[in-house]
Amino acid sequence: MAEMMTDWKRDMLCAEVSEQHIGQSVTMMGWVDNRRDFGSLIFVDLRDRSGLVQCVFDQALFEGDFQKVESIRNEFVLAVRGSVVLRSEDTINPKLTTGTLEIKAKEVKILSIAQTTPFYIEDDLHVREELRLQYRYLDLRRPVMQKNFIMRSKVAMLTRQYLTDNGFLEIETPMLAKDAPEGAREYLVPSRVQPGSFYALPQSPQMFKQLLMVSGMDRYFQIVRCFRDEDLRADRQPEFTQIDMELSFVQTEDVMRVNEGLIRLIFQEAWGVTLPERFPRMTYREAMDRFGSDKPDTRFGLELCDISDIAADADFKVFAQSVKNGGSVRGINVKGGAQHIARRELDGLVDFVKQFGAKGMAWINVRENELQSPIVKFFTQEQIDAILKKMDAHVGDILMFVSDADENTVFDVLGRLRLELGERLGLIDQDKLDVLWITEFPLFEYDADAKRLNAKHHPFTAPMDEDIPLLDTDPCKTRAKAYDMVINGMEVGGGSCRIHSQELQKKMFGLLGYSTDEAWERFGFLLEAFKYGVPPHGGLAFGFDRLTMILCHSTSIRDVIAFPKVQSASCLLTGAPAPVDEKQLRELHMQCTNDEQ
RNA sequence: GGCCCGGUAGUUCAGUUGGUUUAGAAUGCCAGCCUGUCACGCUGGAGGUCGAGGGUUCGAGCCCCUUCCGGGUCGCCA
Repeated sequence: MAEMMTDWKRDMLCAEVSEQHIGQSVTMMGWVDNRRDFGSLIFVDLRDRSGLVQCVFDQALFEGDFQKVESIRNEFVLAVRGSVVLRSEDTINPKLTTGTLEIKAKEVKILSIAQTTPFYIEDDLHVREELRLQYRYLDLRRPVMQKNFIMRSKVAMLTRQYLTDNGFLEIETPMLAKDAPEGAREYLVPSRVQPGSFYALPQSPQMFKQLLMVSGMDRYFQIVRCFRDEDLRADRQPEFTQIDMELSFVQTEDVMRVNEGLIRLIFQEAWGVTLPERFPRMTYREAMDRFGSDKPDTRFGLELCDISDIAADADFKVFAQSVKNGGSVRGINVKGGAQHIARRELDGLVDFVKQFGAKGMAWINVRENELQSPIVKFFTQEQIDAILKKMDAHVGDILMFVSDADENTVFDVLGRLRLELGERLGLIDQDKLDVLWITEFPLFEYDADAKRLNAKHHPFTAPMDEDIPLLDTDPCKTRAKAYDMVINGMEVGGGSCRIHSQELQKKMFGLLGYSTDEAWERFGFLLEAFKYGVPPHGGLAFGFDRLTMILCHSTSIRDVIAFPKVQSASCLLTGAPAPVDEKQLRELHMQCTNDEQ
């Protein structure tokens, strides 16, 4: 039977007790982390989010029915009243921050009893994640999870503080929004009062924040939930949180500067790490050339090398054709790779690259007096020498090559191969923190299936001033005023300066293949707003969950979201999504589709 | 939608070419004893639709098929 707290008040959190409290009578409340029963002497470790403190129940000193103490089990919720005492030298527990002290209990209230939990509440947990998520409230009792959410809260607090100090207003935007069929699939919400019409849950508050700039709010931010109805990944959930912001009368530089300040503050306060005043920059082009990725992990080498010029003239048709058809041949020199990569593994890597669209992978094993390779016979000695020289190859190295008529395939494949090799060979220094900007993204990307241009970022992204003429001549070459922040190979944020000229926006829609009517249909309210005086503006959004993952050293986004969804986009704790009854459907003018299978 | 991995006491796992009584171990749980433990200890006990369904077989935790659930990943995610 649960007891009432009555007039008892908690004096402090468990791990807040310190030597200054010695001799005081205190009331502590929390969960039983563990108990050790010696008959007439019982130890109870009391836990809350601050940590543990040991309570001693000595039958000789306890003022009450000792049977109650004997009935205490793990995860009971207790209120313990007693005095803080110093432990004797030989009973100090160095593992606890409160290990020099203990509470000599005189009274106890069992505020709540608890069944045996399905798993232990401990950090070093080896239990199916399914079970953890089904009993998420127990999982969240684990100290490591509590630390994650303390971190998450801290980052949110720092963000609010910093952005507020820098002139930003926190403004909420609608969750029930108009659909914007660009980009990710959206969650739809049926309208009851307008049969057949739907709201969409926003993938981002993009258009609203631009409208706020038109409104003269000058600087806006929001820590905001966003929704995407796409398949889940280790770092992707259907609902996730962004630190979203937009600024008026700014250029790329200004947006970067503000956010360098924010990230600096966060890492300073969260980790005690001082990041540089300005973060390194790398253009998209350089990132692709060197790392084959627009979110390069620069903590290790294995950079890409372009040998198209040499391969173009070689007898090796695969390479020569790729170059002739507008693609390229590039390679990675795995320094000392022969020591770590057996022939069998090379074959495995060939399979690895094929799953990302490569037709194959060529390699050269540089041996003492020979080159072991299936392809060297197609090259002249001069060509081989040129390749070895360009790739700085020495004995013990393994060179790996990928070619394709589509240069993006070469980059993508080698970029992924590089990461795979970096991981397999243990080249990634886990203590390193590489924060950088990727800039000058292409404005468009070509959609080969639909045979049209897509906006790489979104259709309101401004082209770089000097590239505007390219819109008429060679739009694919146009670079955008877009920028991403990358930390240790993870894209944590991205943004752009927006188009504020109606003429330019019209041209943009034209290139994207929207007729004026279509553009008006989709984005009319924004275009209308832009007629009434729009400041030059730009912004950025951070993936709040991903940033928190990095700060918590977590590899799963689920470890930084309190109630995450599993791969099937369902919640194992609540059972969402679930069928609803017919009455609800009727009110929403929706048919029940039992026949569908 | 594709590929890969997993599902056996509450939990984590073992379970040999398909064949040994009642499917084991550790831990947790329950009971008893214990005044200095902090992975407390000692003694005893309970605890299993082997994810589900079907098939092969004299015999299935193990082999085959289907299916459900979870994880990773490709596609997808402007």
